[in-house]
Amino acid sequence: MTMAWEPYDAKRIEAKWQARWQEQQTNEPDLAGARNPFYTLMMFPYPSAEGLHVGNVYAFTGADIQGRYHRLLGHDVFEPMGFDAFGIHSENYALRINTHPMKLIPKNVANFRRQLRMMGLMLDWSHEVLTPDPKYYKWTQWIFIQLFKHGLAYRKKAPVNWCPKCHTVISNEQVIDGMCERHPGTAVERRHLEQWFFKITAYAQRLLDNLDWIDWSETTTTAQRNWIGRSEGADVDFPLPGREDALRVYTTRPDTLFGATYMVLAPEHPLVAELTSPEQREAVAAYCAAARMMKDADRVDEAREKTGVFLGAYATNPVNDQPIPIWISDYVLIEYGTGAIMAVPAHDQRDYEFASKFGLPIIPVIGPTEGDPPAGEAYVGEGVMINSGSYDGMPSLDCLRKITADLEGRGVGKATVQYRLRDWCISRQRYWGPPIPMIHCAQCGIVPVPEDQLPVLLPELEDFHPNSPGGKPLERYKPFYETTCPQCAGPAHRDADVNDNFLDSAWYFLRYPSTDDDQRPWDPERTRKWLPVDLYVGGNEHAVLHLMYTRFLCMAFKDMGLIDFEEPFKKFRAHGLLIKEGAKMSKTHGNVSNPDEYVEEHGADTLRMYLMFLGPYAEGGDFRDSGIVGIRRFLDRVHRLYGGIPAGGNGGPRHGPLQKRTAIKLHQTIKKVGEDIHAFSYNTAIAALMELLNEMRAAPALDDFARESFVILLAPFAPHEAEELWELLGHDGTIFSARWPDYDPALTIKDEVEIAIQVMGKLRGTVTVGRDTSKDEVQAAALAEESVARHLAEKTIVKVINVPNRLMNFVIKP
RNA sequence: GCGAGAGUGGCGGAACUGGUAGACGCGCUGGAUUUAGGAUCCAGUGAUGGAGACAUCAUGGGGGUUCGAGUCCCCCCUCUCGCACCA
Repeated sequence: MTMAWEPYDAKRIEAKWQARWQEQQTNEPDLAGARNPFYTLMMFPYPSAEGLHVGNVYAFTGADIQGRYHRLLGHDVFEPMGFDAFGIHSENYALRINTHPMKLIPKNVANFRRQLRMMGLMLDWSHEVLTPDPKYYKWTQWIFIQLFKHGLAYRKKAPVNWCPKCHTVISNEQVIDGMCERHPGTAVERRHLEQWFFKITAYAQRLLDNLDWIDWSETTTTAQRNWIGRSEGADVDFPLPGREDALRVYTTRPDTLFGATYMVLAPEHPLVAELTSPEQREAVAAYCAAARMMKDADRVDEAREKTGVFLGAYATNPVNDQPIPIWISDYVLIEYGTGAIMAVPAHDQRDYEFASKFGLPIIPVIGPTEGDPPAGEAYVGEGVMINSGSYDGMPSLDCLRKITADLEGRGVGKATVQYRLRDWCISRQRYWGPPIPMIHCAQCGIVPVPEDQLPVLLPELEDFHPNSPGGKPLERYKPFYETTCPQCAGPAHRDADVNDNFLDSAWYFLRYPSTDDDQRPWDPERTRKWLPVDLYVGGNEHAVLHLMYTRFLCMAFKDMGLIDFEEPFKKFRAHGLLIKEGAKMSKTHGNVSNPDEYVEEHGADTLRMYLMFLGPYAEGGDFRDSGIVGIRRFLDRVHRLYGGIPAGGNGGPRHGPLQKRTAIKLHQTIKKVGEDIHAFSYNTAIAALMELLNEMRAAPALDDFARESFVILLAPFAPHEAEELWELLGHDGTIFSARWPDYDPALTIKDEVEIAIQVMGKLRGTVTVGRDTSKDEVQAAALAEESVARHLAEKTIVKVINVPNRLMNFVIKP
């Protein structure tokens, strides 16, 4: 031994190893020369003024364990970190404390770096990414231009979600129950603005299809499937008497076509004005105006009673030539399908409510196969066709296809697929983000900024308040706003919007390996070597936002020939949420804990292990202070064991060959910890380490393999202490150059097994026999047990169930 | 309403393809050691009855399948998360 043992002092040990890792660049793989690359990614944080909280530490530690484990398996692990410091979070905070965000960032980032180092994460700080750095957002803007050039960025005037507190447009995903995600209690308004959109809908089917093969948490892929919301149905044309054109609707239930008793258009539907009869004009105009002004929150409230107005016009049902009245109502959405529906009140609950209120006919066209249709509501199930002309008597499921085919044959309908997914609104009428790199010219229209002029620098404005007089922040600042057209050199102005913060974070993982390259967003060779990301770990709150946008961009890049893969993350695992005091740990609940105090008291290794011990990583855990001492005691005991300090009365294990039972426990644990890490089952892996420690402490002797293996198994969880003990065992250099121990399968099974003996399914005793003892011998041993024999006395044994090496059950009768 | 997940001791949580429910840890109880300790070590700890060995009851509730159910099936209740008039 080269080093004297001292009592466990987390502070000393952790400072020592953090300094050594930094000095020796232990965590910086050779990106160009690595032979066995493994890219571990964790969702980079927004560097808030409050600093890292325990929830972040939970997320990062779970990812770090994977990185460290893979390193011990022999991979070159790249585990980078960065900061997502653009966006409304930062801007609103800056406004609140009246300080420019640019001034806040260095301090906040420095604090985050300090805390991340403190937690002993295996981060490679030589490849940090900072989204508001012009060296980074230059390429964010470049990406915007590439999408524009490939027809994937376009402008449209659209009803958008406007948060009066954020003073900007927010995405559908950021609207929660009609309220702003960031301002609970603030209703989102509907405004109509010219906005930039990315055509994510063009990739809807591919985004859906790939979910079948990517190795992601099922909770996440399910959320994405629901969000994409593919539905199969038919477009059907309803002729409009006296007009050339027809009213097109989308329906998933062509089998109910004979039951369509009225039509409903969205108030925004373009045909509304043309179809309205003179008598109804006033009422219709009033209804449309009201709908237009209405907040989404109200419009979307399902509990609200249905409203609507008759247009005074009729369409013709293409299957039976019946005239059916056309109404408008805000329960029909202009954004989905064709913005018009055929209403079948007998078989759709919404239509049923509407028809009941306005006295419209309700005609059942499908009868349930058995029983009666429910009274007072729509029957939405399948059944047998009725009131449907020649289709009567057929199963409704068959008619779904048949009626569509018949309509198709007559040229009045066709099978179609709809998606719920909407295009991604990119524009933000704010300050703190990358300016959208577009120029508006009266002569040439919209012209992208030439790529050699990137980045379009965000000017350092004193007044960046979103709603000061004179327009948007960037519009008010004329030296920025006023420019010349790159094509005609005439006067022009810059786009005064900045991009959505989700664009900044949609490609950061591509940048990490190439942060030293100023010529390209990513170095093709490095990218080929390191991407796609091997493992991404993050919260499911990003299941449909960040993770969908990232996948979309990746597909677009692949199609542009910029990269050669279309899914960014081979494996994604969602972690659970930390609960504290009965609520999820978050700033809104005011129950966040700062890791600093726990590290100060117990050390980072203890906090890391404690967080991982709380429960299954995918399900989160209940964070409370009371249990942390258990882990602290565990690490103390580990440390004492390696110092040769007696554990209780036995004087401590000496150096020597293992007893069989200790060897078995050791090999079982090597097997289990590896398997558990693979399954992200950290809590049970730690429990197994505790069991092994208890066994080793009680053992009379331990050999080198046992001592070294235990430290290596501990290393992913408590890296500082593992390094310290590794050194104490006489090794030079980092333990992370060591290899995960192999277990001997023969030593994972015991020679003797305890067999449960049941009588009629109730446990009456146990017998210990050699492994693979025959049924007869087990039975003999069981019958010899007094506690078993007593229950069998004077009974007839009907049957004996034998589960080898586990259990024997006697079935008896009196 | 739809989708996903979950209900197990005082607490956090274990339990492989159905096979000894409660691993591991916290807390608690008793003991050892100590000047003392909230340090360390040992033992015990699901509930009820019993001095006791033992018995009975126990995995949200109710049925069922099975030699055997926390695990499978049906019905119901509760909680968490996500989506929310998507035709």
